[in-house]
Amino acid sequence: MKSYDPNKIEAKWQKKWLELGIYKNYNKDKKFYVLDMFPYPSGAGLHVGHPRGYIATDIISRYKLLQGFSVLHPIGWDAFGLPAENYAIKNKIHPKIAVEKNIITFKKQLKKFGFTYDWDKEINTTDPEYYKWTQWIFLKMFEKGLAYESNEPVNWCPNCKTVLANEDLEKGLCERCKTQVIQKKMRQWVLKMTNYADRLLYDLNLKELNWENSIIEQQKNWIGKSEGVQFEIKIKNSLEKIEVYTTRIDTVYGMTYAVIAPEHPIIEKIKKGIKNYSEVEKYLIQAQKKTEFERTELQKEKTGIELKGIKAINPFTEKEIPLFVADYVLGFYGTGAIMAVPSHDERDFEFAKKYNLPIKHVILMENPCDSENLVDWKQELIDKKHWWWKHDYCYTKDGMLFNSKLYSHFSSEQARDKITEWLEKKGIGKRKINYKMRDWVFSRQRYWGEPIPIIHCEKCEAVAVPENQLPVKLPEIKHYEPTGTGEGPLATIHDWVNTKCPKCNKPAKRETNTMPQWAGSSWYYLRYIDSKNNKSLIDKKLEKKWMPVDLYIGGAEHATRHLLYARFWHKFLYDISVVSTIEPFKKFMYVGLILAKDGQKMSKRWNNVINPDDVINQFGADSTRLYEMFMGPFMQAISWSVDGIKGTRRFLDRIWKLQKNLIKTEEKSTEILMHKTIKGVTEDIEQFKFNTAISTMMIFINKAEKNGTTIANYESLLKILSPFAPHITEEIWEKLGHKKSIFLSTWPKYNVELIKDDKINLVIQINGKVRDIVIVNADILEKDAKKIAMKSEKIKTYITNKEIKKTIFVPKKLINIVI
RNA sequence: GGUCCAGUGGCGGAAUUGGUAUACGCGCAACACUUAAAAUGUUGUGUCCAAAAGGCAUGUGGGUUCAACUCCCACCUGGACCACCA
Repeated sequence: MKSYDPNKIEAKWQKKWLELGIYKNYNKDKKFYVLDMFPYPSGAGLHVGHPRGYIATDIISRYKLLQGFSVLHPIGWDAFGLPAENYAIKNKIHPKIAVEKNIITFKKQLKKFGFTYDWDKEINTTDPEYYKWTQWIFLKMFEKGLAYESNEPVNWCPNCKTVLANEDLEKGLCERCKTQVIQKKMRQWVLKMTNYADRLLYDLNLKELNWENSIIEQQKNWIGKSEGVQFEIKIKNSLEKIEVYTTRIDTVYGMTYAVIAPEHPIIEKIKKGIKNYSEVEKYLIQAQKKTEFERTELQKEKTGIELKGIKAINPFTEKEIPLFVADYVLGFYGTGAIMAVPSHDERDFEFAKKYNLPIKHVILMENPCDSENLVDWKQELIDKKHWWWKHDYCYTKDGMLFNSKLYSHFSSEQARDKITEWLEKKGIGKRKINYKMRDWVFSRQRYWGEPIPIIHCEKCEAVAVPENQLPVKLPEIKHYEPTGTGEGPLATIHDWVNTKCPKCNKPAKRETNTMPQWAGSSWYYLRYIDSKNNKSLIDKKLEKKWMPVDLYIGGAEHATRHLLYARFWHKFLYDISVVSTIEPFKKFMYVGLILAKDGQKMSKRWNNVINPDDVINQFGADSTRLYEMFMGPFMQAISWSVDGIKGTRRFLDRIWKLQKNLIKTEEKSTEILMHKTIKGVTEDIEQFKFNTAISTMMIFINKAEKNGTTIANYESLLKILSPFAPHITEEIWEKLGHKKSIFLSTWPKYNVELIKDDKINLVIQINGKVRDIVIVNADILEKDAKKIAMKSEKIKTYITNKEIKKTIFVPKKLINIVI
């Protein structure tokens, strides 16, 4: 027998599988759609971390295939966007050429793993035939009023020279280049994602949605629903009023001042009444210059300025309170104005301390109604039990109201209801729901993206490009560097920009901004299903057949961006009847990062990148696949180690050698172990516990190597190993005389009767400590177990002359004697 | 600062409706094979003790229990996400 030579057999089977197309049986009764987050073909190529998720989906694909499913397992390229463009600029290659080159590298690398991808379904977001439909979705949104032009201040990255969405920021820095982002008023396209906020939140609770909890929590936090009250505060001697938003209306009697954001429009209206306007103006200019990062830096002291000569009226007490402008109030959230309650809000507290503003307590830490001295409540009890209330102390939790006129004695919860009712009755306030999530800023002033299919006409304003003119192709261009003017580089191509208005036929200009990187990936899972369709986005029958995606695997870092955007688009497509499911991804699993040996992220910068090609050349694809799954729990980040992979290679060597150790009749225990192994591996795959699935098979080979095993068991072993190590198992399968691929066979079943243990190790404990272990029948009764325990020599030494208080018997497990 | 998750041998890790802690792999040591090495195989490998018997060990300190890696409380350390969202 020749020794195991992975390089030879892997190339052979990769070629054969492609020729035979064994994965492409799409007509079975049961379907399974398994999806990888498609890669971004960067210039660096793949490192060993990328394939971890792909290996898992490949294991699931082959496993489902063996269980008789039609499996859709596609791959494609998410190739628009800043990294590709920056790489191209740096290396002075056109992004299109760079992307094409990178895709070739990526493909070559991926193919070495022997994945089940159906390459006929390959897609590329930069292909006009693909982005035609990305543009089409945008136009549908435009048609429904969900895509609109806005002039609000937006995040501008001075380095990338483009606007960014909220989701593209990392602590106020540009997620790509870590430059501080500034706020800039610019015309831009925005998608009304907030219209879907409630559904995006609510549907996360669907039973059918089987997502990792931490991802669901992250999305919920990002959407950030808060239920509160919005009410108006009058300005003294003026018809103007400001609307404030609060979730703690129960603390309203503690309001000692009010604050508006620097960008609040009322400042302009009451300008004349502000006595210190020149100083206020200075502050406004200063605040505007601050980056969002500085503004939200928590450690930074709060700043603000009082609008002298202006007084606000607390509608509850009718008392005058000062009004401040301060940039700790955010213009974009709620109403851009707040009631300030320093006694029960930490930010207001900090501000009040700095500017010496009164602090009035209205919430008690605990409910004195619970105490017996209900009658004596009021001052005495407060003084005694709640010494803090006169002092500088900020209590932010719910409690019981006092100092709140007729609402005193109420709990925070009751008070919120009652006070809101009062506001509603008076017509000066109402319940209001706010979200942290903002609308999606959708235009980029860059070249390498889908052109936004809009034509600007002086008379007709923004007009949709007619559907039959899609795609609006991205024109060839000499200089694709960003301009920094707010227009995209496309603005320089006059032939392209100047066109006619589709409505009135007069001269008009094309939109020169492009779509963000996340556009193409927001619906790509649909295109795989019907990748060649040029009449519609997707055929209805095919959509019904394959959707939803049964399993989606990718990085956890996409929890609040890609996954949110894709769900948003999917719900829109549902509303316009393009898709039939309300959620796109039934199950989502995230894959843990593979770190370099030093515990850092793999990056060219640290010079610690491991290229999978090298690993495969040395150990083979099967060993590499096996090791990436064996190294630790799937969702956990883990460091790469060369030593570990030696172990999985040895394991495959032993699988190979077992061919010559096949026997006619084997010990019963080997057969039983085989069935236990099948059970273990099946259950572990279902639960994504690939590491223990592999160790289960290792346990079997340890025994089979010693005692020998039958060909029937060996074939079962090959089958359950085949999703993990497809090449070696296929090769041995062929050597054993099979004419058809192992992946056209069926997943082995285990015999439930056989794996029932009739003998067990009964643990005998004294006071919970293991003192002896005896082999007994599995169905042993308590009284018999006790007898056996008492007979044990080891136990005797412990119980002689001791009183036995009680014994605890756990069937099939142990007996514990308490003395 | 908030939320969530984690902490087990020399290393990666296994075990949770509470019931034999350290499976499996790596590494290490001894032996076999070899002129030798690599590869392979066999045996051993938590810690204390020369060994046995036994004691002690799942970040730290408490608690619940016949029994705690698993549940509860407090703390320490590390990671992820969010971060003035009223």
